[in-house]
Amino acid sequence: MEPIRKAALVKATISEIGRVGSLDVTVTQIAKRAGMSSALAHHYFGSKEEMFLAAMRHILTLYGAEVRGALALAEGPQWRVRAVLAASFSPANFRREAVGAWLNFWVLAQTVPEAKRLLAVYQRRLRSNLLAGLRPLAGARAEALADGLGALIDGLYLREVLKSGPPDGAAAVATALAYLDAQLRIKD
Amino acid sequence: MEPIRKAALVKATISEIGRVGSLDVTVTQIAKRAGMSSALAHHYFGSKEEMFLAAMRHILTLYGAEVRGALALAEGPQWRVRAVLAASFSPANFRREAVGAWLNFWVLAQTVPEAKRLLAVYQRRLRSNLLAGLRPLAGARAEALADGLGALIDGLYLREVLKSGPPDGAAAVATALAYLDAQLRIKD
DNA sequence: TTTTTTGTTGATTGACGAGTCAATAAACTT
DNA sequence: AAGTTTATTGACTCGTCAATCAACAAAAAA
Repeated sequence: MEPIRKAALVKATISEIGRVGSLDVTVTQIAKRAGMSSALAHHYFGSKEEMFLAAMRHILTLYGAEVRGALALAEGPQWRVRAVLAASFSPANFRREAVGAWLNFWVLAQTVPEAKRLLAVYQRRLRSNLLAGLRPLAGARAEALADGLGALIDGLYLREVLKSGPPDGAAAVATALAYLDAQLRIKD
Repeated sequence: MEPIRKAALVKATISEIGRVGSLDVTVTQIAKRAGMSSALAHHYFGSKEEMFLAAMRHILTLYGAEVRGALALAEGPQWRVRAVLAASFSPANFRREAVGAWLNFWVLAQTVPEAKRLLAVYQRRLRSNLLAGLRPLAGARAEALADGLGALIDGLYLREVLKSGPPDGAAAVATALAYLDAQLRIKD
């Protein structure tokens, strides 16, 4: 039972954070959505904070898996970068719920060291994935370019939060690609 | 007294949000930092939410004033864009406290319509300021460029949140300028 | 079959916090 | 001077919520 319930709670946590739009979700709400009592939720996770962290790990894992999958199919550096972008703005990751949760994890990272650590891991991985593709293309400028692209991706996520209407991953990818193409035209 | 106390509360609200790193600040905390009782805070603002919104308006006003000031000195479109960037990452705006508050206002915007409205106003203004400078430089591509730059600015703010060490506005400006320069080299 | 482990919950505890209120004091008005 | 508005607070209400606990059920082990 344990793994099933934990998985249900993690999903429910993400849903509720997305629904409410903040970390002000009660354990009771989460537990109810996951079809159990709040006492059971505490039984399995010990504390609400642990639930949040598990939810964060889950989102990061999903995202990581998607990136790895896309990367495996990419041929050549140019396509490696594009794969990262495509995965970042794929329907699974770039949906309101996940984006809302993401934003709130950022807030969590300001106070909870483990959350900060997890987000730092994500940033490092993103950076190194981009770098692997960019180095052959941009040489010494790759580092600066990766930092810029990383920030741009985060910024596009952030803006998605405020937008109304369905998420438009394609537009986000287009914006990021425009940045990329413009920078790659410059020869050292 | 009213204006003095309100101003003190607004400042205290921003400080406390920055210090705690989330919107989970109590009215008592805010009031104490502003040197008064929580009852008085409620007397002047009615509710905590009103305090948050007032704090948001204050930050947006400061930012707007700084942009307008920088814009007034700018000669030519290229410098208008640079002025916006410089103002966005000026020490006054790009400090931990303000950045932390900003992030939390984004969260607030997910649930409080007035907060969303205020943030939308900021985005529109930023966009039109950028556009004024970019149109003479980039013609038809100005719109896409402004959207990209806007997202990049927000993303750089977001990343500042996780960083340790003092904020580095100059580096942020450099990243944004690199984006800009690369895009402006392309001729239609 | 007895015992132990695992799953499960309703009820409770203890803390905290937003917002109200009654009361007091001080400052203006007439 | 009497009256009115403004400033200010301590004490209180009412609700909420994370976390615990005692109890019961059911499966697994012995």
